[in-house]
Amino acid sequence: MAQILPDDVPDCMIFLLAKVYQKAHASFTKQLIPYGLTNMQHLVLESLWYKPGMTASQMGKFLLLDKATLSDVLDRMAKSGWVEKRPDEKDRRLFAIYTSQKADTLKQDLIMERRKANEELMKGFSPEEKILFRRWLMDIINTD
Amino acid sequence: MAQILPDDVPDCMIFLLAKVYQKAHASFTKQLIPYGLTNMQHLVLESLWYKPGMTASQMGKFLLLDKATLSDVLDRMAKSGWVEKRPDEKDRRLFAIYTSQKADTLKQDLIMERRKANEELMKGFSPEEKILFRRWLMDIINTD
DNA sequence: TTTAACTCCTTTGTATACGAACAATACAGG
DNA sequence: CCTGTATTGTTCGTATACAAAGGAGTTAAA
Repeated sequence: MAQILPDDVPDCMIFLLAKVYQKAHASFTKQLIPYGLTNMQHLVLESLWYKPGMTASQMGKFLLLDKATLSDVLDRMAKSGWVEKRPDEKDRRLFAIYTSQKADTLKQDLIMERRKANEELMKGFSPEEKILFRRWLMDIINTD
Repeated sequence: MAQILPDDVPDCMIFLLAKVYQKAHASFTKQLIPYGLTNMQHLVLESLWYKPGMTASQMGKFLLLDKATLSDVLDRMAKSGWVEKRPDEKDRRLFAIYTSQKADTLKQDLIMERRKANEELMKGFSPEEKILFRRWLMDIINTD
């Protein structure tokens, strides 16, 4: 995991952001191996604990993810028993998505793993720096 | 491109970093469509203008990318005429990679597009904030 | 009420990403 | 010189990502 940038780093924020995300993603992915979950699957579970019964479309808006991406992810998660897709009785286009019991049993552990991953990632930052960094990230996302 | 985070953002830096990168990546990708290049292919070209004749292995270390990823990318770029793979005479395992004339002709334009993308992404930041933000990103990448 | 427009989810196609296994090659120690 | 080990690039398998198109279902407008 020890990524070392060359001395002459490309002067490109897009590249740096890619590498920061790459590092965070890789680290959390490894943390989740014992659970048999991917980063994305963990994200889906947390979103469902926060808002149970979302449709794929709602989840896409909540997590800013393409519906095609989510379709695959949810399909795999349904097959591997992490979520359940219940058809809506009124509108037959919709599926309400719920976490499985298997997922709920691990809820506290999985939330704790995320906390740990975040602390690890930001361990060099003071509390004030963390807040400012977080706000900057949100500013970039919400600009325009 | 107008990504709007829900009011109740998940409290997860990994998620925020993913979304910031997603936005930067999507925006630059659109900028490059007229050239018929992807973000990754643009990155490869810039790395080669900086260090011509790198092998795939060296480029992987420079850009922090898996050799399997680069193998595919370079293969596509060779087929579409952006780069050229010249076999090393001394060590037959190696290929020195060079930009094509077609790429070199567009060099100034392509570098300008990156500059524009970076300015656009960071337009809400003061010069001092840009420097600090950049340093924080590099700190995260190099920590551990 | 019938059709046009819209929405939801899936499928297809392309491009990353990366671990793991592989074949070809190079090199080091004996 | 020869064999064990390391390196390079490719291939395979899996998982994102997303645009575009398609099929089924719903709603709104005439």
